Amino acid sequence: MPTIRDVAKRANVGIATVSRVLNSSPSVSDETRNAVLAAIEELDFTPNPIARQLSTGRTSTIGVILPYLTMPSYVERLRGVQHALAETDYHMVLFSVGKPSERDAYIKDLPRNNLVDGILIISLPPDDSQAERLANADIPTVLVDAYHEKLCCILTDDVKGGKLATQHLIDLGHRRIAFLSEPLETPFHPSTKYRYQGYRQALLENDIPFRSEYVISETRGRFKAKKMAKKLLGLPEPPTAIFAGNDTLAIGILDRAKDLKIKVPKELSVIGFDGIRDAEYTNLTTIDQNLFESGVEGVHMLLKALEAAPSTPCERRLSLDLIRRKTTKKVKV
Amino acid sequence: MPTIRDVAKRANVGIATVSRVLNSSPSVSDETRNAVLAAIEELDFTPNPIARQLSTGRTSTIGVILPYLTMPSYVERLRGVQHALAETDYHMVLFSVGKPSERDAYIKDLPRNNLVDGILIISLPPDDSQAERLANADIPTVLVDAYHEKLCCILTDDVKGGKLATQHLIDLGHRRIAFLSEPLETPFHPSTKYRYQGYRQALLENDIPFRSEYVISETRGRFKAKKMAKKLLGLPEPPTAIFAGNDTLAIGILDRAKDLKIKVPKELSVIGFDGIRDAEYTNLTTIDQNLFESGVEGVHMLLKALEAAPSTPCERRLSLDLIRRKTTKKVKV
DNA sequence: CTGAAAGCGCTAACAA
DNA sequence: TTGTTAGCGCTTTCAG
Repeated sequence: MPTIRDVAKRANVGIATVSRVLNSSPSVSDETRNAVLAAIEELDFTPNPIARQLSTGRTSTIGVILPYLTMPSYVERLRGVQHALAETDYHMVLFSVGKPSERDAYIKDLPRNNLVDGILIISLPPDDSQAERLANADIPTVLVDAYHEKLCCILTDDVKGGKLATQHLIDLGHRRIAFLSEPLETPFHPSTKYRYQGYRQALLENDIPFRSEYVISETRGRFKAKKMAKKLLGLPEPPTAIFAGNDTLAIGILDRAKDLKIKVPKELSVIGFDGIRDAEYTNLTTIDQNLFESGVEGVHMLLKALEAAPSTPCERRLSLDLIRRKTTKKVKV
Repeated sequence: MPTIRDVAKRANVGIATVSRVLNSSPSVSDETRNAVLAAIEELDFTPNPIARQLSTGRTSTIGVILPYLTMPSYVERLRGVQHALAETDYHMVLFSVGKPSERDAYIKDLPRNNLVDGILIISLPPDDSQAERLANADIPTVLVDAYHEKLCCILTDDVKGGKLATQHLIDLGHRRIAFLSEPLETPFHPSTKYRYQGYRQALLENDIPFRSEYVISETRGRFKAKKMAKKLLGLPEPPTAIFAGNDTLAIGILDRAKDLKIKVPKELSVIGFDGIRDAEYTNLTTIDQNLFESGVEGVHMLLKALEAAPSTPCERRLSLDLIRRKTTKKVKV
């Protein structure tokens, strides 16, 4: 591999000059520049980014910490990140975390080891001490789909979303509204809990009594949702509408309803949450939280912070859109 | 940020000694080691990986080139890669390609710029000159789901898979078998074309005349598949079975069949290809090509090549498994 | 406009 | 077992 020195020799210039043309410095005469360019061409030279990194202290890399790609929502967010990053010179290093210890290790090490210029953390809220560390690190961090007062973040208001979904069902005349979700307490992201809170609030505000038998929250994945839906639907007084903690679960409910020959939305309304692609396919009414956009915005915010560290944590709230499709309907009186 | 020099000073040793304990060299006395360790602890020192990279020439990073994560199969492969990499010290840099020019740029630059120790290319077959370059580069490359004689690869035999799928339908007594797929000629991966070849071969071997009206191959995505299925199913003599080029399309066909009240598998058999998770959910009979495993194996092969460059391109064929579920059935005579 | 030289923080001979 | 020193390939003063 040729180095900058080989090029310099070949072009009969100093290595600083080669460096200058490499970095398109204006203070190089056209003649010299051309000579250098020619030498580069002839030698098929490519600058070594590692050496440059050591010298400048910048890596042109951003680190993305996110949960294993087991949920469509993570993938969709990542896609947004990648899309936004593609227009820049930054590379992206992926750190997937499967268990809390991995998350902690990444959050601890990444800011200190000069491997990346900036950090994007997706759907993994840091605790106070971690946030403190991140805030004081000399490389910027942006949280996507997670909140901490000390850090910049792209937010989704899950409580509001939960209310929105529930209110939609209420507006359609439903009173027997069930909530089916993943476990409320998770090692990672608490969004399910917030959505549940939104559900409770909406009931409260509409004077609809809460019924614990209408809540099942130990449901992971579509299959499990299908099973749990049976339980809900087999109740002596079954719900007329179900708010699912995410789209995947909602689709599981749809599956079960079909099996039981319960017509959706005629006999049962179902609303999801997320706005993943499958929701489109299945014509699922849902709360679209603009997943792709969250990734894009996260990158934009990080790039901004990279240019000039914000004096105070910035915050951007993504909109939540109720997408009415074919799985919710006015309840027959 | 403290450097190795600060640590050396603090511990009253030379920097080489610090380097030695950092790299757990055996030739350091326990006493010295402890002193150094203490200094490291006190200063909260972390070695700078970039400096190490420049010095050693190794980056502990592997580059993954793959198409935008638009298809579940890519995601599943990536998951396998990430899973296998998690057990190593390697990081992973993602290079997503959306158009051929990006692919070409990555394949051209990545091997030369010392950014990564090894390259994994997923579902993007290089052309001859690119393969030549890659083979001669001093960092190893492994192809996953793509073949080139000059390179190591993890392979799926799409022709065989196509035959397998078609033969399954034939074995069930079907004679009017349609093929619905994405475009046969794509800028990227030719797997669809091979599956189609398998389809043709199976027909041929079973003396079943080929009917061009049974082939639709311009279908991208589930929605489009739904539309195209209508065309197929509306034929004067509609097929009794459809082989879909991938699971997503198959699921689109299932959607349409439901709309048209065509009972699957009673009145129509549908088989997919890939073995994505949605195939499980929808009870789709399919050819499982072990996507996750392909990523895992790709990493293993790359790690092996990283230890000792293979003298000759290695090759591993992944098994293809017919998964009989609920969408194919013996044709009624 | 250009070149020499001093690092960036680490590893790896080579001596001691 | 340990320290000194010479790089790794680049950027960036600082003179000229």
